[in-house]
Amino acid sequence: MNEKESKSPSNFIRSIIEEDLRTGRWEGRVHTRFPPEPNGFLHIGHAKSICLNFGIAADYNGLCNLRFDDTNPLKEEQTYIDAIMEDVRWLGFDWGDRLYYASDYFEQLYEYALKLIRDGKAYVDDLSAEQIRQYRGTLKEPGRESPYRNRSVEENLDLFERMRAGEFEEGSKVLRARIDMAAPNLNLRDPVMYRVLYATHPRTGDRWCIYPTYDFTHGQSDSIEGITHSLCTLEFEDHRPLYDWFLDNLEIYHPRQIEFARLNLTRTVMSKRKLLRLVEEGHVSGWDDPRMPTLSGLRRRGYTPESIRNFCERIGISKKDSTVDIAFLEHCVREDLNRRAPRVMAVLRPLRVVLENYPEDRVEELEAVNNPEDEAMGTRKVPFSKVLYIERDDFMEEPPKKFYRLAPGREVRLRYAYYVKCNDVIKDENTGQVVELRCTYDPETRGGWAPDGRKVKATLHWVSARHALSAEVRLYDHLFASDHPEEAADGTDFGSVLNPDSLETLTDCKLEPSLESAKPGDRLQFERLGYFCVDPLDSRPGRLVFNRTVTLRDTWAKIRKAGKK
RNA sequence: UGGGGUGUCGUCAAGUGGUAAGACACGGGCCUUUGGAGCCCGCAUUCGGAGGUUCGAAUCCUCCCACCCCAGCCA
Repeated sequence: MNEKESKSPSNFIRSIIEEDLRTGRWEGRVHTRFPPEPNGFLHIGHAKSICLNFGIAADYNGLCNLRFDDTNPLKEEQTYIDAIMEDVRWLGFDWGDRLYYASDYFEQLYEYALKLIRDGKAYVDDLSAEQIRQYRGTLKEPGRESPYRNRSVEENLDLFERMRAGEFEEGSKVLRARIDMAAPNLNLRDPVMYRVLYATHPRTGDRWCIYPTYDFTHGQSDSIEGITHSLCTLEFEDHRPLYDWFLDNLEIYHPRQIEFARLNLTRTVMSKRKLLRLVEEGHVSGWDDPRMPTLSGLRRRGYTPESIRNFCERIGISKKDSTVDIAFLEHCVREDLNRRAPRVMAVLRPLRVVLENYPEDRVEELEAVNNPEDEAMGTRKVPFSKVLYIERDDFMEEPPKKFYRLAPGREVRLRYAYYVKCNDVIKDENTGQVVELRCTYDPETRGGWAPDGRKVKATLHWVSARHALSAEVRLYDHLFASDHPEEAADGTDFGSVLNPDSLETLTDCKLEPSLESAKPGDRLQFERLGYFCVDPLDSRPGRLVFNRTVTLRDTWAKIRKAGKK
């Protein structure tokens, strides 16, 4: 346990649990749950909660349930249920045989409601939604009691049973808890427990036409499952008195609700409503667009589950509203991929290079290291020949001070190959664009070392033209240009805050031939460029498509940017 | 005086009366066949503010200030 403790940073929830363990509050048990509503896809904010709940269960020898909070058939769908399970599994967590649905408890919940009615603690109200709102009062003024508040137990029982039987129209009646219309906490002003909804539920079909609200469902579901610590986000803090009230008045097992701050990330939005809008308004290709902060989007982008878990572990848990710099998430994938991703050479924006002194038909197989961080990953052979492609960005006709790549008259190293020197620049007659470089290579420098000890300032990646594979590469960047789009996007059009360059598609990229066998989902480092993965959906043999997960740290880009200021 | 929360480095975040961890970001250096990776150094005399208690306070008390959440038959 000590190792695990040092791995998971201390936080106030763990302190509470350790205190509970010390005092024997739950007979030494720790039992959590992850309770998503199946009305959308999981995002990195959910990952924080998943890692918290499953992580705590694992560290304290406890259990964590997966429970769908499916009490609103108007918004919930089976496709979301399926996607959520896939995402939780992909993240690396296992709920064993403890897959539950709040809808499994509908009958029990109904019984609970009956008890409250019998005890005079719940009543059927005929007020309309609009009237209930008016009767609720305001933040500063108390509410008024409904004229139906004092119906007899018998009448309430009869009405509630008939609500279930489908005798009343949608919206015509609700079941309410009889608490206190003058409570300063609005949640206690006779909250609605049941509403009439003639909707088909993804799991219970048309068996029910009354559905319990979140407040009347969540705590009791926790209770039924024997949850010890019910972890949720800050906005439910005001609901805790109600959570406690139902459990106390039902006189059933009473878990402890603890609230923590949800995750916000710079340059992205996290609310399901806004994510849905991005999808519906076509700003992205879907919930799994690689620019989305959804788990399916991050997966398609090439993020590893390990890096996301590590990120969630390291951002910590607190009650403070906070926004984590997305650079930290990116740091976490780089760190992981640096150790695991095989290196490979790919030229994204090809510039033709002809080695004038290299024999026409000669081909050499040069040895390249697969991962300098892991010798066990071995080496491979890369073909080299007279005509090559290098990156357009690696050549400048008039290089500025700190640019030390290729330029006229300059010598650089081609990785794992030879030193080459640029003699001539060939341009398009009409456009003036550089179309080809005429270079010479030094046969003495095979492998990249000069026997005379002569040094070279840059090493470039390259691909042999004759052997090159063509591919499409999608360069992804932050979806939003602003650090805090959540605020900017409120009420306005996304247009003003979206990053117009969040996706750049390159269709004529050149790859070394070893990539022939790349499989969907494979993650690689394109040397000097970044980490890329084979798109799981669009890539096919002979028509490869890669997604850029994240760039490498780019010192040159930083120098360039600083120079422009 | 509606109620409930939160305020420690640019951003996260430890710290629970004994004299401010760590990470990211940023800046500088070393090293380098990825301007990658790695390594080293720097980066809060101060904890929203003001008082007070104490030998000693980010931690306790008082007052103040700022920000977030709540008036769905959403969760």
